[in-house]
Amino acid sequence: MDDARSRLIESAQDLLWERGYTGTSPKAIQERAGAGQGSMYHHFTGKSDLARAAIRRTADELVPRSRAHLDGPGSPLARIQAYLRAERDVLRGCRIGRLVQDQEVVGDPELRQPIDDVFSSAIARLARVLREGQEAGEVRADVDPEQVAVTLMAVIQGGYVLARAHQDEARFAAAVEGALSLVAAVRP
Amino acid sequence: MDDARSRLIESAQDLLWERGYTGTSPKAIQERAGAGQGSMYHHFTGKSDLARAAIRRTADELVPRSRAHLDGPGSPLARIQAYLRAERDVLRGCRIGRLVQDQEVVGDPELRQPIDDVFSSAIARLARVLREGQEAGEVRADVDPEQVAVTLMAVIQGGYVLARAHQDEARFAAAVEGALSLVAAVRP
DNA sequence: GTCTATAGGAGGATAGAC
DNA sequence: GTCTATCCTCCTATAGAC
Repeated sequence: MDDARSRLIESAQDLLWERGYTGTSPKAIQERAGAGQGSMYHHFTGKSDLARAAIRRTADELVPRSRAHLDGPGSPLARIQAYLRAERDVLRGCRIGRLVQDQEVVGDPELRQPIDDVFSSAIARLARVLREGQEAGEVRADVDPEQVAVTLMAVIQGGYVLARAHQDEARFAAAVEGALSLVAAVRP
Repeated sequence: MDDARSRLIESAQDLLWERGYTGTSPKAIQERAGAGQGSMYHHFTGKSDLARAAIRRTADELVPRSRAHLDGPGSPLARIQAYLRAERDVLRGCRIGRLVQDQEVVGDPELRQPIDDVFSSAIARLARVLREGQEAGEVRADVDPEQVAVTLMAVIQGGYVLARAHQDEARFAAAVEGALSLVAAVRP
């Protein structure tokens, strides 16, 4: 689709990623979309309504991505490695994680829910694969898979933060590699 | 000190924590500080100048906090546990980590530097304590302390993100406990 | 040092014509 | 569906009086 409504949503997705909710103005969205005021307020009741659509769309795009790595082929540990090492636009930050800083986003259940869903579904899948890995003897056996799944998701999100602070993707890579080294079963 | 200049900095610290750089207006800072326009523009050249002072002050307050736990008494592993489990205003987020989402902050070296320093100094101390822990047999020996130090810092920052997304401090705790379980040496 | 006045621009939205 | 006009508030800063 490349009608005005879709272009507005896409532009909102980009700008929310770049500047967050507070930093994104209706005007900027319209300009990037090549649409006018009237067009935007015809399709959406206002900024938050458009943001809802944009965040839902971004969430819908991200879930399959983690699914592709974690439910893909390969040994459990290999799938976890693939997910953590997947190519990311590290210095631009996480398009969904960055939004939880905005008061307006966290305060509006309709804006927050899709974000939480992305994390929760990835964590659930990570936990399952970790458990498989334990059964296969690839993953350290004496840890709680549910807990470690949250840890790994946090490493990714925190990796973004540290990389941006340091302005260096290597910080993200270090966080991830450190986590992977900890998850692997101890060599006998 | 409780002169206008200091009150302005304190108010800016609070608002930057709550709303980020973009979401914080000079006017709001002035109101919270009980100071007028003239006062603020007398002491600071503008918003970014005041933000620089506020961020530096916040950074100066946070560094000793990690130092207290990591350079404190106790076994290496106990110190790492103490740092990761330290009381935090989890749902309000990290007062320093939240700022790296702002384009204006990351783009201004004077704003970004103090933030990076907080992380880098904590990571360096974590690495040192991890190494001590390895020598003491408390910490898993087959991992790179420098890398794992970054991982642990990422867990903290990511823990904030996940907790805010889920609106539940337990997410932070799970991330931290998972990390601690991974760091500990495998029981023989 | 602090106050008030002033100012151009952006933010967010509504109204009615086409 | 989209355009233009209009509105009021907030943003950030400057100027000059006190």
